[in-house]
Amino acid sequence: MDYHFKDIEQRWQKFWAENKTFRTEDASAKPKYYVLDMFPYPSGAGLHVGHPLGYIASDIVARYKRHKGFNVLHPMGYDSFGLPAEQYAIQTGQHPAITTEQNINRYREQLDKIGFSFDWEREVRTSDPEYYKWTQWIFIQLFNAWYNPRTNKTEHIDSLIKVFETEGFKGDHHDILTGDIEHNLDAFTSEEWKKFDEKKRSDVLMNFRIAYLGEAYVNWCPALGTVLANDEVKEGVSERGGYPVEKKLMKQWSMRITAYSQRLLDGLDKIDWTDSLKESQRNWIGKSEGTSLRFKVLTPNPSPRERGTKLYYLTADADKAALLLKLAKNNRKGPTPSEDILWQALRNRKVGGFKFRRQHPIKMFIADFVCLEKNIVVEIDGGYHFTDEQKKADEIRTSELEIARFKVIRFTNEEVLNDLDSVCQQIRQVCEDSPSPMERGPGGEDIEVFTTRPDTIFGVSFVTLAPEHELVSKITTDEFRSAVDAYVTMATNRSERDRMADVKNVSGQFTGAYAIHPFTGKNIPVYIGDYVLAGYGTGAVMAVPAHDERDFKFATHFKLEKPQVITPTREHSFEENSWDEKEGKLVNSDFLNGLEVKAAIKKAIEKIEEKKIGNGKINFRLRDAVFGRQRYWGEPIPVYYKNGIPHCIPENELPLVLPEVDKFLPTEDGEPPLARAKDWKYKGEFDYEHTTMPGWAGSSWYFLRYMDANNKNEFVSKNAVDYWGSVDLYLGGSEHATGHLLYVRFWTMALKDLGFINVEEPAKKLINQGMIQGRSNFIYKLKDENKYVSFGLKDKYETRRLYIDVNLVSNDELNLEEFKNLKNSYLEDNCNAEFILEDAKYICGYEVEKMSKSKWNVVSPDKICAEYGADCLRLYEMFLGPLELSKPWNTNGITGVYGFLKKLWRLFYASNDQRQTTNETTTNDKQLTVSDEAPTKEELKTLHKTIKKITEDIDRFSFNTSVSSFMICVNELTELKCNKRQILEPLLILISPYAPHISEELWNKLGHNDSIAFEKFPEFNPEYLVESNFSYPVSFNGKTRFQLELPVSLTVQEIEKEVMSREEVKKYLGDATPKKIIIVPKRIINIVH
RNA sequence: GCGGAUGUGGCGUAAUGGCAGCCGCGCCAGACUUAGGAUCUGGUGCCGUAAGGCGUGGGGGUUCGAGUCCCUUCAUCCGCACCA
Repeated sequence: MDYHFKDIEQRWQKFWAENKTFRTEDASAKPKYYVLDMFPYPSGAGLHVGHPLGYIASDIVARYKRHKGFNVLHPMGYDSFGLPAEQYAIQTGQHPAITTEQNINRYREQLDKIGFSFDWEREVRTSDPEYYKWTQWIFIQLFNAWYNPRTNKTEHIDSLIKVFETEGFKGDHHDILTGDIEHNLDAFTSEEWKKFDEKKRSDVLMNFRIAYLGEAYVNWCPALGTVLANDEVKEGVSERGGYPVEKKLMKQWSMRITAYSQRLLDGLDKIDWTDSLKESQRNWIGKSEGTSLRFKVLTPNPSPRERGTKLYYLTADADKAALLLKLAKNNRKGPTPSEDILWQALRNRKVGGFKFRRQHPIKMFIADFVCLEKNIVVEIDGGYHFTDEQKKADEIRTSELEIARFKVIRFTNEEVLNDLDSVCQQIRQVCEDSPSPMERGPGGEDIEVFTTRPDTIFGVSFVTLAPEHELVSKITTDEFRSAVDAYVTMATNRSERDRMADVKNVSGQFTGAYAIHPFTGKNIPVYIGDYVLAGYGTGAVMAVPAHDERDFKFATHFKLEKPQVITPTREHSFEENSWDEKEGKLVNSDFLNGLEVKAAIKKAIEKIEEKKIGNGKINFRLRDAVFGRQRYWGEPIPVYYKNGIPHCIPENELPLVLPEVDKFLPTEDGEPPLARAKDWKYKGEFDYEHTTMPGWAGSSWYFLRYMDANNKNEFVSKNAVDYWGSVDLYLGGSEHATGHLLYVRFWTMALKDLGFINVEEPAKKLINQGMIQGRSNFIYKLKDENKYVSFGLKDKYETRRLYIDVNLVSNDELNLEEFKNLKNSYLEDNCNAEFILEDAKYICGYEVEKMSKSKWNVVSPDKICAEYGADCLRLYEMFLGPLELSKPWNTNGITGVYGFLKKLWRLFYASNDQRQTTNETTTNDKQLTVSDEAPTKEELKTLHKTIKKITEDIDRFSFNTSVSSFMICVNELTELKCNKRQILEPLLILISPYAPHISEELWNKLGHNDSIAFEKFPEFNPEYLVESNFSYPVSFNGKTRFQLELPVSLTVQEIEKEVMSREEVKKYLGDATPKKIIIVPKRIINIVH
């Protein structure tokens, strides 16, 4: 009887479904084991062979654990909200719910064919109102929660209100309560809080809620018409679709994941995830320790000479300078008497030490006298200045000059002529009076920077702000306003991708403002530059060009100073590079001189804190997660607005069902699609929130729902979560490292703090399965002929390379019949094609690429199941190599696995001439040739060797080596002509996690009427592996020369004696005497000479 | 630039510091015969007729002994990236 996998597999799949074999008990005395796959997004393309890789591995573990006596939770469901279904809906008008349903059905069909032991009664779909009801419920809990840094826990917002009622809020950005909220919030007392109206209270609390509405720069993707979270943007374009993304300031629902930064980081040490994944998360969270430091800004700005601008006296508008100068020179030749008198006084320093110029061009004017040092203009008004017209012109002139930071003092001819001393005295007074309104001096603005290198503080030569920094518009001087505006516009409007592509080019703009160095008191220029990111730290840096590469480039570009403050420990040229290393001694640094970098950092922080200009501070790269999407196909956010204040809808009114819309597009005024829903208002009156939740909302808690999937009253019952706890083994792709896997940890922590569950981390162990890449095949068409040449001969001809559907190719050999019979082919006239063959075969070329429809390299698991069966697919996917390794899909080796299954089958159905006939009476199949005889020692050894190996393999998730071991085992048993029930039964249990259908079938044929799925896993007995002899490899200086069989009972001394007596040893040793003899019992003998 | 992973026959891969290449594909030779994408047997790292030598990306080290541990370097893939 032959192995007919088709019947067998259908029969058992039906059996499992009908008998609910894999239904999971809610409560059980058995220990629990929770093995979870990252659930799929049901795309229209269906499953390809890459998808099941992880599912097969997890299914093996699930089945194995059942054999080991565990109550196993192994569920499956669908992440069924998402962009592709909606994009498809926009194109075709089909409701995403319909296409999603169709896709799910197709997935289910495909999954069923592979024989997974999922408990389908626990299936979840994130787009099902029964499911998203609870996603919305969680949102409400997070809206009503804040992170209390004092208790380091998520708490109900009431506890914050209580704090406000009793303590008020101190308003400092560093107030522990804020958890570093992004915008400064003004202080208020408890009395003030009590007097706040509802709107004000709501606004204040918004700064603390875990789910909050806030204004922030977000990743806006115009093509998709929605914002995206940071992890949904890859290399400056959207992950889905690859569309450009730009920064945009928007009011958005967000999740305060940043409050959990430290906990998310610490938790990584307690979970068994791969290093690369943990590293990715650490990277993404991006903790850096340093200090904040405030620089005061000079207000409004210093004189040109103070700035060090060389041509500071050229104050005229550039385009008018030449003309004005000519006029001015002319004017100087013919001064009025009063002008001349005053000029003589000024040039002879009758006004103190202040230097004046006469007839000096400023902007578009010529001032009578000007003191550039003090930005003071002195004008003498002649008689004609008294007309109304002239008065008005003077006012404009004055205000223009004031805008250019000049103070204008006017005297009349008479005053100058009659009382020169008094005029001089007045001028002198104005010059001396400081600060005059037009003079610079320390002002109110502070630029707060974050630095990890406070030791380099004396190397600061400028400060750079992000173009989006809120101070930019406040401190920019008029002189630079238009340039700064232009730069800010350029920087904010350009797409992320352009910005990233442009990293090498330095760009920036001087603001005209200066900051005061907190230690030296020097004035240092303030620039803006897009190398400073608005989203990181404070959006401002103190630039230390000598010791920071980016600052170095910037300083080089703008010809700024690069004061060196650290002596490099190696040869280093400050002409070419900065010295960024945290090594060396401090120089030119006042109180830090002579210290090593590490000590200097400590000392600098001490000084900074002492001067109260900053604090030691920890900064995280992690940003709050944008939670609203301007899209249709997602969970509605359960919020409505009353008087502009957001309110959550009452929990008992959930779910807030996704309304119907006429089109899945934004409205004409740019509102999200939900704004199209007719009469969709809370209580018919209040607008609902129109954005929907992102894809990660539903997936951030689904592992909890599986524990209690059909609970109508709670998102998960306390009992269920107490029993199942966290996931014991979580399998999925590494692409979720910084998205899903961070969010699910965040929600789990929040839900735990709020008392709903008792687990801190969702998954104890996590494995990333590798990607299965496509393996494209190519054929080579001759130029201008309907003729194809085989791969090996193609270089002799002029050819064009074409993709060929890999389903027509086997072991790189093209099936010519199928090729010719191909209908609707993209190849012209393929039925009449001719071929140039090698060895009577047409061999195709190949290349490893991503699996994709357009490359004709997609292999669906259905095809493999139809051709070789599900068991073969399962075994083969495991056989390909280590689970976590990426590899191209290649069916070249599948026949070997298929051969193994047939060989296994033949152990039970050997033809009579090869085996003795069965003496069985209890089988379900008379043709079975299985015997009840006691097994031989050899047979037992083979079996137990395999038990040992398989157990070890599954425990370390090394499934590929298991398959080899099965092959070895079956080969050996075939060799031994073994047909003993006592060997074959345990073998079936061993194999059943990997190849469940054939195992069930043969198990049944052996006379068992129950499923094999819960049979006890065979116990390894080391006694069967004990050997009396061991064949020692004898090596000389580490080189193996011959084998020597010795009883294992010998002691080391006896072995040595035995070895040295051998002829072979003399042969290899020659005249040399052994210096040392290494003997490791049951391992090796090594003679050193 | 930073971080992670991986480099072993023609290919996928295997090897608690102890005989490198298990198992499978492919290939070679043979058997069987319903001539085939079936099954079975034997062989197959490289050089060499052989004895023997050489071999785990390269170089160095630790060790009686290294694919495995350490240092260094190169290559490929993946992730992050002007993160102050």
